[in-house]
Amino acid sequence: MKKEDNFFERAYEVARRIPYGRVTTYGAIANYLGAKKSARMVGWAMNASSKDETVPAHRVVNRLGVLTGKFHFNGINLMQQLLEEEGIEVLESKVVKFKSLFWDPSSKI
DNA sequence: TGAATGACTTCGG
DNA sequence: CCCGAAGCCATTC
Repeated sequence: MKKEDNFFERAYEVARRIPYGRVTTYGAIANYLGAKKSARMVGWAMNASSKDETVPAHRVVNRLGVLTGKFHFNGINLMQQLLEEEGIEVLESKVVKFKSLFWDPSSKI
């Protein structure tokens, strides 16, 4: 593996750019990368980034604001816990004010 | 090389 | 927003 982690690298960068207390979607990231159809790959990249603590994958959710990847975290509670730590209300594995907390990668911080 | 998998998205009902 | 099915792309075996 590792021809050129460009795809992952970008996904990581975007994830790191997510402001504190904000969240974004896989599709948004994928779109920002130039391939919104590759939203799944973003998730895949996040999976690989799971090892990298510098990548706040917990701030990345699906388009409904659901923590679909919580099961892939160290613990199912960890992802939600981290979000709540940042002041994000999470109910039933979903971001309550997701629409308000949503952050577009193309948008400037 | 081909088939299978996946932390998604979109469309139709 | 719930349900089922199809599509897309990159990685893996």
